[in-house]
Amino acid sequence: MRPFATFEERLSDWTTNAMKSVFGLEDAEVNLGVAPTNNEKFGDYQCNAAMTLTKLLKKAPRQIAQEFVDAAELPEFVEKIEIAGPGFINFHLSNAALAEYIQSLENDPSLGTARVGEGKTVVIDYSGPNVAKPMHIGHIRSTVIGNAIDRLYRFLGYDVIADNHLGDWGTQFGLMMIGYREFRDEEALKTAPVEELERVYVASYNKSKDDVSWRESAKAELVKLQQGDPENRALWEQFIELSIKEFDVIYDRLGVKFDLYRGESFYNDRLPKIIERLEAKGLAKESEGALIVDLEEYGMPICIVRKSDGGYNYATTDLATVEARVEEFAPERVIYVTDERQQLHFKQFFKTSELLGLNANLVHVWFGLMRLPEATFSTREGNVIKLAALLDEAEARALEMVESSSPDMPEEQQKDLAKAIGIGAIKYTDLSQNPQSLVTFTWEKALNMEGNSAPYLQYAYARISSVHDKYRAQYPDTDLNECSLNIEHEIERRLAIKLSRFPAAVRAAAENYRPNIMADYLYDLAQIYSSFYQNVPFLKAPEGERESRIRLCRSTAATLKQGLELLGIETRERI
RNA sequence: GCUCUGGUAGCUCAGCUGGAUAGAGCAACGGACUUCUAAUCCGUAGGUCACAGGUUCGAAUCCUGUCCAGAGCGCCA
Repeated sequence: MRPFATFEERLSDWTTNAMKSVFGLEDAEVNLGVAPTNNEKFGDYQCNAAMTLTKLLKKAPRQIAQEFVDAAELPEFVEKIEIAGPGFINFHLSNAALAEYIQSLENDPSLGTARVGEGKTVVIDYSGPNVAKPMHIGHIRSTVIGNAIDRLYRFLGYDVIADNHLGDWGTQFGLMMIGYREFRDEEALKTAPVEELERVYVASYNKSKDDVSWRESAKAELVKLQQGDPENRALWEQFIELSIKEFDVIYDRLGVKFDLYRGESFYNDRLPKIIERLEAKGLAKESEGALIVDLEEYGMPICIVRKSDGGYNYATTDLATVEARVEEFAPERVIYVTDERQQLHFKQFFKTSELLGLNANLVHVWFGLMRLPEATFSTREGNVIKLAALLDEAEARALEMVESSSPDMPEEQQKDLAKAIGIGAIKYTDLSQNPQSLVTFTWEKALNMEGNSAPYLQYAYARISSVHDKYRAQYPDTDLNECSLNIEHEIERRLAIKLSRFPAAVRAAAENYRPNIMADYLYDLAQIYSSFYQNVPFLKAPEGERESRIRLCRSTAATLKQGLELLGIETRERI
């Protein structure tokens, strides 16, 4: 159970109520709560209400602050209150309250985080690679960011349904079918099936460019597939099976698990009905032979829901998917994680969904496209880097480091460690920056293992584990839970304050769909810990102080481990 | 042309729902391994937060315009 509300929550409640009663503000729509200070010398939390209330109360900010301080009775966890600058009200928490809070977290698996999602379902749609194409480095962001959001929401108590909306339907399958029959290499199909399928597709596509009859037969095969021709259907199913099998290898390496693999094709049967609903609502109309939804009055271009050849497209499938998800899961929200190019599409389809009355809270989380330093990469340019190759390289580089720094470690353990470090480094690179910024891929950056990187965090964790184990070996009979946790040294205080802010980091990361908030938090925490580690003794400290510090270390380890887990990054006790 | 993003230290990036002196990492320079794991720590140096206006007690953060870069804009997904 969560033992306490966080200090920020308690203090905000307190200042809000106290402000209201001191100044008789009942329904004032101003923020009267507190925020963390950005500099320790200003205390731990600050309230800026005195400045914002100047107009309303027609008094000088410092006067407001002074009146407030004079009238209010401090909560017991606040040691000191000060007025500073133009009218900031700064709060210093008492060390005793801080110590008590940290101790209470030791029995709380959620580390003080409120389970705000309890009883709510959220569908997260991410990764979504295309069948018959190998995953390349462009797929890593949706997968890794989507998975972190998935983990964050689960941690908040939401019932998460992670759905991998595979691109398993579309015009490319006509070319695939005939290409497969003509160009396939059985040997290659056995060793690297999806790569071979892609090669087949590219060959078929190239041939279609100046071969009319090839194009015609591709179209005919597609129609056969769509009409349920058993032979084409079986082939198509085989493509999907092979692809999923290979994707799963990657997902397994990345520690990503989906609850559902429902490709676009899953919703095929619903498409005609969606069109009917659109027509019944008077939303769809004919234009140049196609059926469209006119979104001009919402400032958007038209949205095609049925092509002039009678086929359906992306928007239609997405509407049907929402309809199905609402019926089956009644989600509180549906989160889509894709790259930036699809922003307009999602805006259009969200609006159409709303007009249609599908009654779903839809969120598009988009991230910047990954580029190479020279150019955008693309299959046609032939400059793609396969995801599997990236992961291999990461593990290989990590293994080199492990071998040189821990030559005595058994080989199996070295490999296991290299996997955790290599994959962690890759993930962290993506998760530690704002998803919406442009990303230029460089090996150096992707595999960074120093400074602000996953290995830095993993290293901090391993050092704590090591200290803790040494403590246990030296003092096997001491029950740490019987020893008091005291906060005395300044660095201990900084660490404790940081630990107490874990729940805020989780909430902010989840609510803003920004795992980098969590990554930032963990990096800060690890930095404070590293400084702590380097500057004060633990095992050599006098009794009492020693036990207290070990307990603080233990809490730090628990927080680091949990936080990294929320990012999908593994920890090891030894590095 | 229209729409959406971004522009912060030499490089890569945080910070952006307005708060006090703009932060990290890398690179550079100087220090710390007989001591709990140096993948670390301590320090020095590095900035017109693209530019110009505006809003306000207060702007890197909000608004407008300009410049630069990326993406999207009817039958791909």
